[in-house]
Amino acid sequence: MENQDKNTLSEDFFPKSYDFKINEEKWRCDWSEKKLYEFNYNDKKPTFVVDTPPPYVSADHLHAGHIMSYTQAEFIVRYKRMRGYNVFYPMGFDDNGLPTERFVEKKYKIDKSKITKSEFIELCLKETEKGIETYRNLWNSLGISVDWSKTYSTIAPLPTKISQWSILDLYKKGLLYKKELPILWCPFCGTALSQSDLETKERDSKMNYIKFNLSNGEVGIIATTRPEMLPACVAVYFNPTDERYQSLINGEATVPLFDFNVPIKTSEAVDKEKGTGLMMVCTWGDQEDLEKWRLDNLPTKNLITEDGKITELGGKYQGMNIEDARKAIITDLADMGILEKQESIIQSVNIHERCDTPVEFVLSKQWFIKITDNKEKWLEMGKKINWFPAHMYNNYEIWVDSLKWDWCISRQRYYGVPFPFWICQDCGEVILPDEKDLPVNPFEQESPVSICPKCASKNIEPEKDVMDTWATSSCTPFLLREIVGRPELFPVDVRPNAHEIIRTWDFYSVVKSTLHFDSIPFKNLMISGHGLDEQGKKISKRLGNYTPSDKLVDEYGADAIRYWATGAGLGQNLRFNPKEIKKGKQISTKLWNVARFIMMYSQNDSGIASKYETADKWIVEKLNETVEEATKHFESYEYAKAKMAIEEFFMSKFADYYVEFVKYRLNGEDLASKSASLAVLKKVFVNILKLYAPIVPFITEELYQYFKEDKEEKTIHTSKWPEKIAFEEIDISDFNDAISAIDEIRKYKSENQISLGAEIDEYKLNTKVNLEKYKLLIGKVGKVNKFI
RNA sequence: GGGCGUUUAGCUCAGUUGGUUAGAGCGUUGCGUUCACAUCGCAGAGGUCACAAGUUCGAAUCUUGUAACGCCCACCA
Repeated sequence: MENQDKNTLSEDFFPKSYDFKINEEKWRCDWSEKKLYEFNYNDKKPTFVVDTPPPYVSADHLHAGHIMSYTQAEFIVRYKRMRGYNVFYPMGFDDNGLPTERFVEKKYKIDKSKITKSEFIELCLKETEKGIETYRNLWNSLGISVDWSKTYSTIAPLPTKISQWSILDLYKKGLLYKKELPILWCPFCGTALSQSDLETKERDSKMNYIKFNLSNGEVGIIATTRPEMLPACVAVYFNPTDERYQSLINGEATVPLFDFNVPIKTSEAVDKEKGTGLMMVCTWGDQEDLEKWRLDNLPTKNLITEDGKITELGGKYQGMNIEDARKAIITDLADMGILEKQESIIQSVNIHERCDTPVEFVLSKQWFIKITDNKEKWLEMGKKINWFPAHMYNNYEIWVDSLKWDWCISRQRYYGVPFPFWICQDCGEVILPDEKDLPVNPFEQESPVSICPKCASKNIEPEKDVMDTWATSSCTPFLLREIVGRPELFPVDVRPNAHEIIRTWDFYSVVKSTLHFDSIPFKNLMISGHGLDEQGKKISKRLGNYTPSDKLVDEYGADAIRYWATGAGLGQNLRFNPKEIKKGKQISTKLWNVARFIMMYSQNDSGIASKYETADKWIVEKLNETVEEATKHFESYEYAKAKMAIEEFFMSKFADYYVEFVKYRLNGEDLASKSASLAVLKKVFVNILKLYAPIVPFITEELYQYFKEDKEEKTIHTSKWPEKIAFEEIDISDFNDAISAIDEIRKYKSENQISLGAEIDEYKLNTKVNLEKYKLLIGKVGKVNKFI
């Protein structure tokens, strides 16, 4: 009976299997009660500030990709916390601006003409609340160690104040200006856009060859994909070296269908080989039109309204939308014999990323931040940041090089941070609030002055535009310190985000921190890849190729999913793979069973640990190597490599070998040796738990309670990160020979269909090994009675 | 058109500064369950390291070129 007691654990003390649902919930509550992740104001430890992306609350479609990128960053946060940093890890929500509006419009199928501004804003606020709740629940269930007491949303008073302060500061520094320019415009959303709001999309289109009557009496053919722009034609160009058209110098062309004359000009930029060598310039069909218009002071013809309709300039086509006008004009040109021919082409067009509508250029007065004059500075600042992985800097550099326009930050929308300005309607004077009065809402508050200081007009109105979403979110690096009132927490330590927002969030953050403080916004930038579906396609709401996150957590548990997220190196895309998630559960099970094994024998440990052996020294050495390696990898944000090192040690060295190596001692009569092996088992295992804790925080916390050395310690997650363990001097230089010998015996048994548990009377080893030294170990582990 | 990344076992991926017979997991095949673990253990089979040329005593690793895939940018008269 006594023997049986020894190897039995009561179900109450240590259950036979680990129930992730019960335990994960238990620890979630416990961590929350202990306020484990709250920023500690009084702590003298070095700080570690994480500027995590404030997601759009419109994400009612959270999937494995979101889980992946946030957990990957969180591995590092947990590691840093165990390294003793006073971590500040607040979560924000980007709840203002176009993304939220678009989400609400789609969800409620809103007709913008039939809803008041305040009703609309109310709906946005409501969805914002819901979205925050969804995220919060998911992040909590995943064990993301965010300090929820410091949550911010970009439209709340403090972030609004910081955003408005930023605008005010830039204005005072002369870096913010308002100007009427042909600007990137979304006719569907009815707002100005910036370059970073664009995506390119390929579509089938037609190249139309149109006959123009020329002043030399000939007929010229001009190729265009946009014949609807004809009424806005302001000039025709050819290359000055193009011999075909020399007689047209200083001539004129007659625009067909609309029958007006435009000057013919020359430009080196015209490619003789393209189309017919004749190019029409309209205001404004594309980038080239804009260039010519700017360089040659061409007149402006406004053809497109802010909601994407043809203006009165279009004559009979007035009021049509762009696509319809194009079709109608092509039909009319063909009917009149003016259309020489049509060719099918694949055209790539710039579309607005939020609604896929092709963008137009519309003349409009907008607010801009100066960025195009300063490219060298942006590159210089970008280089000061540590990029993980380093090659992601290339994306940043290419983006900076490609900048064409200053950053347009005003949006003709409702739900966003208002500009802190009032405008004199008579002279255009911009009236600023006092900084100490921020935040202000010019729609609800009176202008600080009732009479324009410049022209004495009383006609003062609030600036009606709101800020672009990136104009507010780019302030987070200097917003975070305001949340805790700690000015020194800038620049922040790490910003983790996916690569598609390098050109927006990251770039604009660099711009703002540079312009305000001549500082980088963050010291380290950790760029994650995308979540892919099982076929390797990007997970997206549109494709619907994902399982909702909450279902994943429910089915597999947080630890298992977090484990899956370690599967791709930094910046690499990661395929969703249920098998990999199951692997995560396997690791949990293995940790649990090893723990059970150790606890069983620990129940009647004599405590007189001495008689350490070679195997003990060996496993401690291997642990030390693993600690060093895992630490190195975590330091460089290589959680995937850290995991591999930890797993190799735990599975292959500890569970497969060491545990087997000590069984005979645990079951033997030598209490000192038994106790020694138990001490090593526990010591090594508690360190394994710590190494795994950043990745699988729940199971490690549960098991830590059994194995922690300091019984006062509340949680593994603020316990000390493993360090090298000093151990007795034992010569183990030939230990690998012993392992090889054991492998040989295992293989022999397997090949001869002998149970591994079966004893062999005699065996002749082929492996060269110091049998004098290792006979006991090899014999006991291999269950061989005698070596011959 | 320019840039970056990827290409290693049926699948998903490791492979450090070039160095013996290229590794893991999954899958597959065989064997094995009273004695921590069947959500298991052990063993085996399986690779011209995308292709070509070069450097070298030696190349998955370095150089050059080619191809496929992915992403970013530009061009789109």
